[in-house]
Amino acid sequence: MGSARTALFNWLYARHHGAVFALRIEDTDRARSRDEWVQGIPAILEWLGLDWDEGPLLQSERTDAYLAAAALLLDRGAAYECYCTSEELDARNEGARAAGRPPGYDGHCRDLTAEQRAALSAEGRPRTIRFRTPDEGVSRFDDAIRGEVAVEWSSIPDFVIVRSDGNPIFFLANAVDDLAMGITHVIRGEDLLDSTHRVLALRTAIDDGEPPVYAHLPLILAADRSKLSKRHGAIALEEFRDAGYLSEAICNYLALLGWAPDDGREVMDIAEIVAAFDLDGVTHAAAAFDHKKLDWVNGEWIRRIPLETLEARAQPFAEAAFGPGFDRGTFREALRIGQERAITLVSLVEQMDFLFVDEAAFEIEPASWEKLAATEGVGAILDAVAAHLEQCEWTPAGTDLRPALEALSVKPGKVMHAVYSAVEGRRAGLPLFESIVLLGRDRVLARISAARSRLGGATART
RNA sequence: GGCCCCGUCGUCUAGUGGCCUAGGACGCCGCCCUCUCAAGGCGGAAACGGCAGUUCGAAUCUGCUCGGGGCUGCCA
Repeated sequence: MGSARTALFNWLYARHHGAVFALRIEDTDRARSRDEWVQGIPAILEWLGLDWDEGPLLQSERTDAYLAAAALLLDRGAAYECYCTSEELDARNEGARAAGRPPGYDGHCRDLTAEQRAALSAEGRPRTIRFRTPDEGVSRFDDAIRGEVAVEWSSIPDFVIVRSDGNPIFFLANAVDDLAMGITHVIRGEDLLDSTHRVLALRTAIDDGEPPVYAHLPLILAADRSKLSKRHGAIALEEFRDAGYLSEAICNYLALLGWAPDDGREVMDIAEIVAAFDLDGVTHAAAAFDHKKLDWVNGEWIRRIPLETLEARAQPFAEAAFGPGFDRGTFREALRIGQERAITLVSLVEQMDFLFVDEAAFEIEPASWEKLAATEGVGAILDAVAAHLEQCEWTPAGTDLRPALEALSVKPGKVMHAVYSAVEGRRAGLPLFESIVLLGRDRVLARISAARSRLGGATART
């Protein structure tokens, strides 16, 4: 979710300014990267409707370029070879902590002579390449969202840019590719704010040109304001897609997390967002993910799209729920009467299951049945409903059951839930009169009759 | 611990010294509408973290403090 929001803001910025949106996948840690994740990124961006103009460029395929840059830095004395083992590093950090000093690389291998390096290498020690950060002075850059961010170099120890297995670290890959791709704007999460000083220093050491503009977005937090993580259930975009959220709604909601248009609009299509978007409207504080508001936005979008579009979007869900052979005409009509009330495509499709179920498999939800059975005079009510439906005109006006119930001197609103349960299987669902028309006379009467006989004969009417 | 970022209703936000007895949206509560549930309409409760200072005047500026978050990795 967080990555999607970052991608969205980059895309919005690029589209608003007529710039190029480049997709680059930073999979330099080949031990941790998995193909399915890498492939999932373009797929979900496509689903969201975020198209890219360049790439995808896979950093895992550009190792040579990064190592060449590392060699250059070594040559220039901006980086050095480090032969410390992880165990030694851990031990020294532990010691520093115990002594009340901040942990971090202590510069142990900073000034080794060629002979010393050769000796350490001959011992079979691992070799990493570290960037030599300045001993003093201040690193500063102007963040497009936060303004100037400055930090003393003395608080940033020398850091690894090439692992002992010969693979580059993302700081290096980042600096090299930003240069190679001519990146002008880097819009990313605030969790990367501190690393910007390191990437910038690397970049400058490689090529002293104009750096890109950086903009660090506020983070997205879980509802309880803790870090958004797998523990919080559905946070992957794919899960929201599969739960029946529209990409329009996701983009709309995500755009509103950490950004707001000048005029306070809430429901906006992507073109409106592109037109209104800019970095000066981005907020500074971390934002909590509000599932309820997403639900509202999604409902707004379900109501806003044309019926044909809704049909196309809901169809895969219907196929999953009802099998491939369901009646398209009935489906379309059910969508029409359900569109006004839907939250997600999944809940919308679930609501109409009584229309597509095998008659033999139709059953009434237990809690709804209990309420039906407990309704005073329910036998007479069902009988009157059946009698009405046997002879009425088969249109929503004709299947309007209110006159039949009023004739029994009962308030329709008080007892209609029983008819809902008998016909739809639950006491709350799609509007009844239109649903009855869709179901057909035989099936409706059969269901009412089944409910009637299940009640027993005690209240039977002659 | 050190460094950095941030701090307006429960949540997302508007607000850049007087237009603020702080506006909108979601959620919540109530009423209306109503064939159920929703949707819709109307109304309500609900916030400037705290303390100093600057100023005629501070949500807006400054300092301190408290709180939240991030980084501090041979992850990104």
